[in-house]
Amino acid sequence: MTVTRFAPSPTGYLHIGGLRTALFSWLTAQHSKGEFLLRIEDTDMARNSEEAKDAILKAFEWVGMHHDGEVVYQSKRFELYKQYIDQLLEEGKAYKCYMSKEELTALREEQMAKKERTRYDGRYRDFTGTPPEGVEPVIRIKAPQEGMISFVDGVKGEMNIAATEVDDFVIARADGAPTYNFVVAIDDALMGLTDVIRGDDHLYNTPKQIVVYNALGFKIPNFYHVAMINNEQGKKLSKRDGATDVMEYKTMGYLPEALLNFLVRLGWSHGDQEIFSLEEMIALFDPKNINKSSSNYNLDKLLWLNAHYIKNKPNAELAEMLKPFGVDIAGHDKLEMLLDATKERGKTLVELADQIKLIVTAPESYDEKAAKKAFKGEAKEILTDFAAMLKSWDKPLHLPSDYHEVMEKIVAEKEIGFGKIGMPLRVSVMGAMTGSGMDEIMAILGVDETVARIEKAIATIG
RNA sequence: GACCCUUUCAUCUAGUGGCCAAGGAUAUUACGUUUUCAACGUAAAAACAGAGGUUCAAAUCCUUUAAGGGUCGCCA
Repeated sequence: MTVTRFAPSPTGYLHIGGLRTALFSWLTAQHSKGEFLLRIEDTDMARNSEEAKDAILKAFEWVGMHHDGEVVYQSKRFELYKQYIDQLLEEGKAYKCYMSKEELTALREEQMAKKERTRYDGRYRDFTGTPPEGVEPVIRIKAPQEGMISFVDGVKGEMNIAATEVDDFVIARADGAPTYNFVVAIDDALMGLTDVIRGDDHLYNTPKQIVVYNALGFKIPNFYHVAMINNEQGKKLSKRDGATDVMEYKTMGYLPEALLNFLVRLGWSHGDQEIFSLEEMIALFDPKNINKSSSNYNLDKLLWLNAHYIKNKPNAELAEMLKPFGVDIAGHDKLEMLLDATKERGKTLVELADQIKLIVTAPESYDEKAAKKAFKGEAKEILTDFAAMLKSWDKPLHLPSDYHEVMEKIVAEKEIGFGKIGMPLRVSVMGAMTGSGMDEIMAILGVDETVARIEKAIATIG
């Protein structure tokens, strides 16, 4: 069975790049009806926070990516890691290193000066003498000293790293706490991971983790290293490039399905297809098709996708989703009409909410430019006649088409173009020159409200 | 500095030696539709990083240059 995971460290919110990596992992698991596990990497007690962990979980909930099983916390597994450290020590596969931090720094500076890659020199690897006073040792693992550490990366291809590039790295700090590369390898193995999909900033951790796998006799999983997402200029994505926190997309009025559709196409594709439902993603996704190159983040396409998903969202659901944006129309008797008239001109829920407010609330003032243009000439007279016509209309006025008949009548009677009535009417009712079709708007408001707004406007024309 | 990865329109991408004088999508521009704004429709413009090879044939294979990114912690 395929088992994948997402393993964030709880030091901040869930990043948009992290969500894509998680999505790829989640899709891989769903595709083969496997499991997607969640592990919190909180071995660095100083930097963890409970809030960060909750924020990450909340973001997953919002996008609807559910993990299988219990969340695994590394901080609760220290005993387990300790056992493996002792085992390696006993087997002579790891050793205590008494090098002080000062000595280490000095060594690095020396190597830098010689323009070498900095690495631990293995001075305590075969140490049998008496340890120096006052130094709490760290535990280092014995990495191979010659040959290649090779693995096949599902994205990058075959990787061969010279053993000399990997030093005897620390697996337990002086205070006994295990380090990242050590615990990751153990947890991935123990949790039964078959496919590890992660950011390619971890590419160089892989040979280190393979050293651990080998020392402990664990089976090595498949690795997929996904290239980073950069900003539009190709630089590392930072806060100034816009929203990086996943939850910000919620407050900006994006639909989770739009965000996921956007992210899945960053570094992955299926021919010319752009729109993917969750089901299609699951059916079609294969991590082997992940692109090697990094991609640049650009909001335009997300906006387009969001508009698409808003347009196709059932109105009842949309009404619920609009509540946090200050629009409560769930009980509105013309709900369907109202949303049908507005949902095509809102790229985000924020914009859609604005459109709805424009209709639902009577204008307090009229856009100056629009009023100047629309309320001139015979506009007052036309509006007066139109209001009268609405009041005395002898057929019921319910549908947009009913109101359209009234429009047609006044246009015919007065021998004017639609613009002569359309523009002043629009400004009277909406306060501005833009928005949905007048027929629909009047049908939503009803005769009384429409007439009231027209009469109020007439009064201001003077 | 060392090691590793990457490079097709402004952006996401298709492309696995001949179907490519490079396709799709977004964004842009024009036109159409319309009582306005959108939406929609049609069209235009827009790319194989550079240089050398290999081959009958190269975006695709090789070499090299350049640019960008990553890693070099008792962080994760």
